[in-house]
Amino acid sequence: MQSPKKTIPPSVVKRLPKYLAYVQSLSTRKLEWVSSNELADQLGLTSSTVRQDFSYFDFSGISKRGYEVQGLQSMLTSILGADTDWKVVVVGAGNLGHALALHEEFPRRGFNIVGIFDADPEKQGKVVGGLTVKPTRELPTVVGDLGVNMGIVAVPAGSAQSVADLLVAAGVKGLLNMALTHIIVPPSVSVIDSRIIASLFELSHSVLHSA
Amino acid sequence: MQSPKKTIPPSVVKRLPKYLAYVQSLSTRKLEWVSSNELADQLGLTSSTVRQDFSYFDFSGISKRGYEVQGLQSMLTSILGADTDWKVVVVGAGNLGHALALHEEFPRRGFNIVGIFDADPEKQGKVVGGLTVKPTRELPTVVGDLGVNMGIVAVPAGSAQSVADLLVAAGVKGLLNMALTHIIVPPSVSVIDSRIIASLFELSHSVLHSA
DNA sequence: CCGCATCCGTCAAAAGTTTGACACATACAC
DNA sequence: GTGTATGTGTCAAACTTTTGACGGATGCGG
Repeated sequence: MQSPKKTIPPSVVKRLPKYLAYVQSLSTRKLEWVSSNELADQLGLTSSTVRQDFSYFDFSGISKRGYEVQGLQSMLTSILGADTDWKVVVVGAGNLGHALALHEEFPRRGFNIVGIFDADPEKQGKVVGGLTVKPTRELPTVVGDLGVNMGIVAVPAGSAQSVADLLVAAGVKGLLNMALTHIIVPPSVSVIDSRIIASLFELSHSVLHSA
Repeated sequence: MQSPKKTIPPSVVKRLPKYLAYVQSLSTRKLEWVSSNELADQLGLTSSTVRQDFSYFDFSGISKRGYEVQGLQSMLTSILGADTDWKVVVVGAGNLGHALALHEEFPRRGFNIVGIFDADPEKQGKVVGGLTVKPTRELPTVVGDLGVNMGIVAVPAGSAQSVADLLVAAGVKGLLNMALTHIIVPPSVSVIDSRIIASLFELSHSVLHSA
């Protein structure tokens, strides 16, 4: 076991949610042990990668058995912050924002949508799964009052940066950017990009240039 | 200029959609030239990365001017297959599938949603943006008749693999996987994962372990 | 209790990705 | 023209990520 408190490299962090999801499914099926080999097969990795990944955190497997499912699950949960109750707002009540606000999986995983906003007066006042779409102007108040940690930017590219600025000014610490634009934030704030269109382009490239 | 016909590395392909989006915005603003420096600033990269990336395809800039916007745009468009008219089906008519089927940006970018399916009889028959939700059983026929190229898997993790199998058997060449499970396909088929939940976990990790 | 097969932890090599440096080219001012 | 500022293309070094190999632990069958 090497130094356990090293920071986990990005490439590894990206895989942790996959591990967590699979381990949770094992847990539901009441399985107690899992090997690096099984994980590798199921997640499309090599067992070497799995073991290497796990070496970054303070959790050991046992020869001839593998990793204890419960322990692994809580390790991953705590590293990812999946045991935290996050308060999230969605900005943009178009199709996508709408769907996100309704998505049952979010609250189930600890991401509670506590507000949805849109600049378009047409959309304001509409009720989406228990929440009323509010004007973007009210965002700072809501974020401040409820102690919101994260914002999901689901607006067209043109308004993404200004929405991001607004969220940051209001005190949000993480942004999920669904717009096809790069957004700039101070170093104390994290941004992750999640763009379906970009993935589709990647896919179309891959379909064109493959076997 | 090095060998232009080399295959483009994955890390580069992931950036191409960003370049394309930015270049399109320049194009709309009638700008004719763009430098690697501007691209780097706007997209959060280094100019070196930009130039290196562009060296993979057969397109040169000009000293003191930069890259010609129109030419760059068509280069990127053709590499990504953004000039192709793709036929796409969505499987899963939950919140997410629903939103995807309605999303105007897809057809605008060449990804035409030509069908939406769900196994749940409750959802079948409902009309979503001009399309009727059909039973998953009818998928093969539709894919065959319309010549569908891609499928978006927007079902719960438990059914993702079987849906993937169905799509592959029907002849689809690319899958966009929104489920938090790894799906296995023959090598002739491409899969790209796009999981909002995974991105949220990445974000929560990053919020917890940063400045 | 011994041998054997399995599976972990670690390390170092290999492969892939990003960055910095610099030669060379072009536009523009004078 | 000539000099200067700005920008490209390329290469090699630095860094990151993945892979393969191997020693050592553990459980199991006889």
